[in-house]
Amino acid sequence: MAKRAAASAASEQLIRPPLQRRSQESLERVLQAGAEVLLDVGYEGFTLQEVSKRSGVSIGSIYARAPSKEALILAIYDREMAKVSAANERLRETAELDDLKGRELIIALVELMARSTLEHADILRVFMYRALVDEEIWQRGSERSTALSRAFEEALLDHRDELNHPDPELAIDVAFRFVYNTLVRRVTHGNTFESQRPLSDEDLIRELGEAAADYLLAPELPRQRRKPAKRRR
Amino acid sequence: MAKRAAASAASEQLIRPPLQRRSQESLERVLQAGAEVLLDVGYEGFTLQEVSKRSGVSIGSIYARAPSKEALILAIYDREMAKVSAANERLRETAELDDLKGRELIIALVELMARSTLEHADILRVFMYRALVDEEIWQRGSERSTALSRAFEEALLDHRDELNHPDPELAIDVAFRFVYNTLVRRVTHGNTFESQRPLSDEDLIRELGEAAADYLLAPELPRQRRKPAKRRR
Amino acid sequence: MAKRAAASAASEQLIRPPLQRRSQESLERVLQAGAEVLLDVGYEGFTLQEVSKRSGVSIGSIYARAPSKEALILAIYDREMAKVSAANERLRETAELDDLKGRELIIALVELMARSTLEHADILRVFMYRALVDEEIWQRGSERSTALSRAFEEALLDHRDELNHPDPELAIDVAFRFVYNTLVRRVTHGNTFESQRPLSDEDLIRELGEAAADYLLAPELPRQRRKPAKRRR
Amino acid sequence: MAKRAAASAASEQLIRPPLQRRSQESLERVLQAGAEVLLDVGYEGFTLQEVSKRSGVSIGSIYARAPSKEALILAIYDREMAKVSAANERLRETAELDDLKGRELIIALVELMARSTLEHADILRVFMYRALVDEEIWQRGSERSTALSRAFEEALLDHRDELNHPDPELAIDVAFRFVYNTLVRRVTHGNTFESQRPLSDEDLIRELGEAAADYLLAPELPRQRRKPAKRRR
DNA sequence: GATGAATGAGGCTTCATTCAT
DNA sequence: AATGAATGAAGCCTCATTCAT
Repeated sequence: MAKRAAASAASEQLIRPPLQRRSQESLERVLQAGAEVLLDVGYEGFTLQEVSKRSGVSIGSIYARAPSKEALILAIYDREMAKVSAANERLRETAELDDLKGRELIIALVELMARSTLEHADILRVFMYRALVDEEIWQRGSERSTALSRAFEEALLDHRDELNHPDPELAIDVAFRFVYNTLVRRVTHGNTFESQRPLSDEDLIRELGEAAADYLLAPELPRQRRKPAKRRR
Repeated sequence: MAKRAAASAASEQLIRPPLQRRSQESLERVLQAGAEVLLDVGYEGFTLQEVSKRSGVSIGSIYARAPSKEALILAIYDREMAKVSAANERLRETAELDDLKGRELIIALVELMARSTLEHADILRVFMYRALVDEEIWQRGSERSTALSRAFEEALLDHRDELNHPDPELAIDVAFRFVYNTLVRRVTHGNTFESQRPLSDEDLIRELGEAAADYLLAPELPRQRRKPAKRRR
Repeated sequence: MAKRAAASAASEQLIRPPLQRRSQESLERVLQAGAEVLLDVGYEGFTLQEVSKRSGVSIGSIYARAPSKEALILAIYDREMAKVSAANERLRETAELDDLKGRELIIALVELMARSTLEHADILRVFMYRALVDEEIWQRGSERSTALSRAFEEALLDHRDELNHPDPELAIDVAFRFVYNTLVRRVTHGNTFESQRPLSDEDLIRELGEAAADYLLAPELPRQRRKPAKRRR
Repeated sequence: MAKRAAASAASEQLIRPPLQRRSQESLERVLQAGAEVLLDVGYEGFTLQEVSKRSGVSIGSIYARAPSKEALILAIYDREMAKVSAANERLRETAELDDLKGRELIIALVELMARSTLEHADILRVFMYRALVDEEIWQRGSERSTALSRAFEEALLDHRDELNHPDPELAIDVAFRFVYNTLVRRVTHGNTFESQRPLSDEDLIRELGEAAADYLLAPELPRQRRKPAKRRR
């Protein structure tokens, strides 16, 4: 909710808000067509000519709303991510996490992360690519991921006593990272980039959950297995 | 080895081999300067004009060797990755993996992967970005990763009986993926993209090793925890 | 007076006269805002979008009054110059020139010219720039200057017998020109363009008056100093 | 000479120097065509398309030499002004000013200024227009004018004792200004802008000389005519 | 009558590739 | 073989003017 409001506020700085309905609609067409162009030909093929052609809105009109190509892309980003956020919101609401404990909770959390990520893989892929080069999108993407990591951490810290790791916060962070990174790499690189072994979404999600659970819930080992992490850097 | 030969063969199709020593040297200068350009300004700023200026070799001469910008970048890729491979080779040779078993082996393998990846983060980052859009580089990168995954798998399959997972090949694959993906995301996205919690390389490497070990070595659970994965997709 | 009527007549061809009071007022706002835009960002930055934004009057409404940007600028010109003319009128009325003779009169005339010019430097600067490229404004500016030159000449021809120059009309014309040109260059180029020596308005005005007087009143030289000008070109 | 060297040095920062003769020649054609475009259609009509068409050099090639349209115009400026400077140099060398004194010297100086200015009116007009808006050209123009004012002052300060003005430096400065300003306005505005009375170059030059002489050499007036200027602002 | 959305020609600039020397 | 000059398509952006509401 706070997220959507923030995105919307940012959006309003990017886009001069249209005053007439006609303009409202053409802005909508531009953002929609822009998203389609990104999906079809990727960021490299995203030109204003193409957006203009597909949306049926002249370049001048696009510029009447967005001050630059950059801003237009950000507006598309905000719009698409708002959709993703809304979908995730619904997902989260339907998830029954409250009663779960330990292993089941972890597995459910991983499943939730996976669903909400993989479901929107197509559009995420485009912006994940763009983020590597565009400071603004990097920032927005980072905020989204960070928010997710905080949610993950909070859900698990309620069950802190079940975690045997000597530094539970560290372990939760690492678990989040390896789950999250595996999921987003799947978004950007698909099934078979780093391994030729086919691996279905279902298998991956389940095993990731198991791995996170195994790691977080592993019984303390007798010998100095896990010396408390000495912080560095 | 097979890989390097392949790359080299491909390279020879990319680059018309220089006949004179002088040519040899100027080709070297071009590839070196090209790599520096990629490191300094990234792929977006990589222009032949810039490479020509930095290398002191004329554009015409560059085209006498490489039929296109694309081919030049591939040649730079091959050259840089050959350096990386050589370094990794040395790394692997100095690693004493033979005597290790179970947990210790897994941890050592993860450490080895991490060292060989993070050490060359700068140049890897450039090509990992480019791979998302360049079919050839994607292919080469995928082959390298796949080779790594096979090496990982083979090393662990020797210890198959220590793995309690009902589908050890699957588990090894998943473990490889989450370790590998976490490492390469660190290369491309650094420390703090998906979590604000600082995490040193050392902590990450150690905990990733532990996580992989916990997952792969986890005792079989009594009930139907892990039904053999039904393949899909 | 004839001039103002002419300008006004021209103006009425430029601008479709508003019928309702509301229109009257919004036209006023447009002309005012237009003048401010010219002062703030100069002719280069003068766009109808900007005028519309500042005046709060829509572009469509602006075009309902002025057939083109060109015409709008002329209308702004006429309005601003009417203000300048009115101010100059008042200035002239308060000046007591009737009793003055010779040197004192010349000095007073120069002072009058200077005051009426430098006082409105900001707006004059804009239109003097524009006149170089816009035929209509050139014409209007020329008419204003010419009227001034005639007034100057008439005032001095009443004292023709004090002028020792063999061709008094010529001398008056030249004196007017060098005074006028120096003043308008000060408007367009300020204090230090052609000389780094600081020179206050007061000093300049006084010295220009002295120079004009010295020139116009200089005693006839014995020898062939001033052969009657042979017209050429 | 110093001037030309300076202009040339500046030019070399504006223009990437061509290495081959072919390129040398096409650069020459570009600068020449650019100057002609400026003369024919003025700064407003100066587009790279037009320069490219007239010079027969592609736009890309123009950009191979000049980093921007702005820089190209400056290079044209430097080239044209170098011509003007060279011409002025020759003019000055042929002028026999050494033996002249008082009135004759002043008249000769004015004549020299006038010749060197009016002779190049066409090209000066273009850049004087542009200077009003282009900081770099303003600067260069100001330096040229200032150098002229210093030369004028120095020539006259050698005859300081003939000047009866209580503040000879001030008087020389004012005289320079009104002469210079009248001449440059003639360049930019021609014969009849501020007065309908036709006035030939010859008449103007002669009378300006007389006026300057009358002003600078005017006998001290008995009464407090010329109180030493109180500086202000 | 008023509003402001829509248009699109035209300007500047970049850069992979070709070609004359 | 080597050099670097030349090309021109294609991209972004502006803004006077027209037109639907």
